[in-house]
Amino acid sequence: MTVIKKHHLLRKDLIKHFYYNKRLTLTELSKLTHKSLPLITTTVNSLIEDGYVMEHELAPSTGGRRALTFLLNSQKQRYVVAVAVDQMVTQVVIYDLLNKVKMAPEATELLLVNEPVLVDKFTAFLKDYISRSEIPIAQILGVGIGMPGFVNAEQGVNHSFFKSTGDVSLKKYLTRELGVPVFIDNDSSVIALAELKFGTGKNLKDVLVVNVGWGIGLGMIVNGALFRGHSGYAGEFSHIPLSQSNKICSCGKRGCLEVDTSLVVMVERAKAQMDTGGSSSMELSYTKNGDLPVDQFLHAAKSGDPLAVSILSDAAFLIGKGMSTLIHIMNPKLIVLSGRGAIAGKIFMAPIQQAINEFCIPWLAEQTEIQISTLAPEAELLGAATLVIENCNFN
Amino acid sequence: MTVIKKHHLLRKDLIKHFYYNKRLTLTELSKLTHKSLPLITTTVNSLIEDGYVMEHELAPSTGGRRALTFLLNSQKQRYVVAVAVDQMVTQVVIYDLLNKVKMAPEATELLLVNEPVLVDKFTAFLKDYISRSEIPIAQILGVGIGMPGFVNAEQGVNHSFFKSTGDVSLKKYLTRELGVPVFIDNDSSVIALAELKFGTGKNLKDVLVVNVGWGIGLGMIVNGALFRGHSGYAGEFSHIPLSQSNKICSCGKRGCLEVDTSLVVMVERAKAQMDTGGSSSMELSYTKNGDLPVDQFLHAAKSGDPLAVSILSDAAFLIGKGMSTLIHIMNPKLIVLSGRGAIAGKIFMAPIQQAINEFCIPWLAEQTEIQISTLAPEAELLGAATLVIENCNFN
DNA sequence: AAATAGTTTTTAAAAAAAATAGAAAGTATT
DNA sequence: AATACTTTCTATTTTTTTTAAAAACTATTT
Repeated sequence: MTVIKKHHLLRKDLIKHFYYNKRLTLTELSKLTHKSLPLITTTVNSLIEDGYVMEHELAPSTGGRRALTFLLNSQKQRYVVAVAVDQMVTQVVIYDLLNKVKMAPEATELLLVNEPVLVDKFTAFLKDYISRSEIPIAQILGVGIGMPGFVNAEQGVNHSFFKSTGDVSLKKYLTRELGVPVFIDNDSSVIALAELKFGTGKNLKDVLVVNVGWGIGLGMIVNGALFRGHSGYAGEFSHIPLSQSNKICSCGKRGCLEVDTSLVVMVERAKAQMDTGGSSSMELSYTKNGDLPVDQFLHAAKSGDPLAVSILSDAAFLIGKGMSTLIHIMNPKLIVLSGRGAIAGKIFMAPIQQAINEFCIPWLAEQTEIQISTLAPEAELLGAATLVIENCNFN
Repeated sequence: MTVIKKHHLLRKDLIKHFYYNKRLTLTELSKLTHKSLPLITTTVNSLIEDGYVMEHELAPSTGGRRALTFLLNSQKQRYVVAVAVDQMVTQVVIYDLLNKVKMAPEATELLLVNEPVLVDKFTAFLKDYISRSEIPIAQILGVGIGMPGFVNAEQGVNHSFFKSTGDVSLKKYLTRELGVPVFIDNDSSVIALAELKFGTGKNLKDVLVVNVGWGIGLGMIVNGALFRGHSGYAGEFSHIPLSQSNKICSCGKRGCLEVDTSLVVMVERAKAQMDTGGSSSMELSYTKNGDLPVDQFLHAAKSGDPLAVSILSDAAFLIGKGMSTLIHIMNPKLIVLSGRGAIAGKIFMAPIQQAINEFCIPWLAEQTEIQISTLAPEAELLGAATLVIENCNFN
């Protein structure tokens, strides 16, 4: 039987604040949690007793008595397993509570197709990784997983992939198999969480995170928290009717943003143009390997390869058109461009800005900032870890 | 100097709950406010002492001891002035706390153009109406105003109209002139508030309200509260790039929803088609008066006039396309079609549904209900009154 | 360089609110 | 009619917040 400690909720809250802010004073914690100082004091003391928190040093002077700072105690060995799934590759890493890498990240090729073996392969990969880490199960707070598809985080199901778990939800199935609490969410939501807690969106209330990857995703932060809509599927950005193109999308409709802006499409186009004689710095590697990895395409664009830049600019313009819609409807403080595509960085900015100039009411456009993620390659793993911190019970 | 009573915030909260729910028991209030029963008991008693609340009767049995119900005391004469401004006409009414009409509604023609006299005329109209009501100023809790334009409710300014109030905000200016607290907000937001508190959206968390009027507006309810975006201008639905039409919108862009779906455009089209020989039940009145009032057009559509129905259906289809975008991004529980246009009722439904079938991922479309407002003609006035209740200080 | 005024944190005491337990009032069943 | 069961209402205890006071530190002035 699990014993629930006194002030259990507040304890969780305090640990979270330490996780996001590193070092904090009692006064800061009181303000962050909207709880009184005496209560904070006793609760922090109980956390110190349990080894979760330790006294650190005096805060720099602000004119009066210097406050004591506290931080999470790395001696208390607690870890989170973070998993980032995409259409082709699944990555995993183990962090400690200070977000230091405890076990080096590993990846496996795992094509997201709906066959029963997918779940088995996925589970086996995680089981093996965790067991090789040699971390005692009791020290693992949970496994956080970001994955594409229609994910309902609360119910713990993915309506698009990993469906073959019998009559239990994916979350329950994995929790049982791995022996640790598992939390799943949509990849874009998880990335948005990372941007909110550690990235450009830190401490902001209304932030939208556009995830450029195999598809185009959207993670929404509304009133300072992840927004999922009434049944959990908000942010289905990639299938809004926008493009004039006549190509049919995988969803069966025409005009979807995804058809013209996902990385898959961009790479396809780059290959097609090289096939028909377009010259590019990517040519050599392409003809040699017969394939063109996404990262190579993105780096080519970043270093100014005209072919890659042109393809990426076209996509970026459409993304900008989509962002215009978002700006009109949501009036966000900030839109962050994140996900794998963000590696190409600034190349995106000019065409996006151009589209916004064309499609946005200037008055509204002024109210929203657009930025490229600084977290980008790591964002999904970081967000997956955050998912655990947000939901696990510290013991 | 104003004396602030003990439990001032809780008292306000309780009065609001009574306003929205008519009769309530102590237990219900405790649950609604997340406050303890003893605290609720003493606070309700203080409200009874002040004459705001009265004991009513025993609630119907639920198996145990029957609870006492309480409700607002109509003896305590407190009133709200509700104002609904649109592009051409401004309406005003005075309600009591039970939303009974205290002074019959009146309207005046007031074209929204930006000239200094507009504010003067508007102020004079309200002053005159209020003074003729012969209600003592102290009994008026406030004036709530819903108006088109880029309204920042917090700052109390409208960036589109009523700008000539010198260096004070419109809200402050009117408060000073009328001698009672004034609260302003965007018309669509105010309608959404009405739908949330009294209409189809009652007790729901994620509701979008599409306001079909001179333009197309959007009021958003997110997490059970009005959502305004980070700087107050969320829901600028009518200027998202959607339509293929090449007509230039008043905002200077092409493809705006508003260009093809506002009531102005619909009426214009009806007139044009009659001019070129289209037959319609509206013909007689049109040729006689040389003009076609909106309401007549809407009623013609409602009663099946083919010309009106056809024009309205075309607009409704585009509105449905816009709603598809909203469904993808927001995943709302409910979309309410409200505003003046809602008078035409069911005529909208079929084309909207058709557009949703065409542009929405079926899986997502299933999660959102679409309904026609039942409050429609009164929604804006009711919402304007609600604005006062939400923000005023009961004294 | 010591004294003092001004900050801010921390601890202690008082006040307020919530949680708990018990009494009262009603319903349904035997 | 009596008993068992619900639910509301009231009183008591516990928890939490508010307020006040003390402690720790900085900066300025004499």
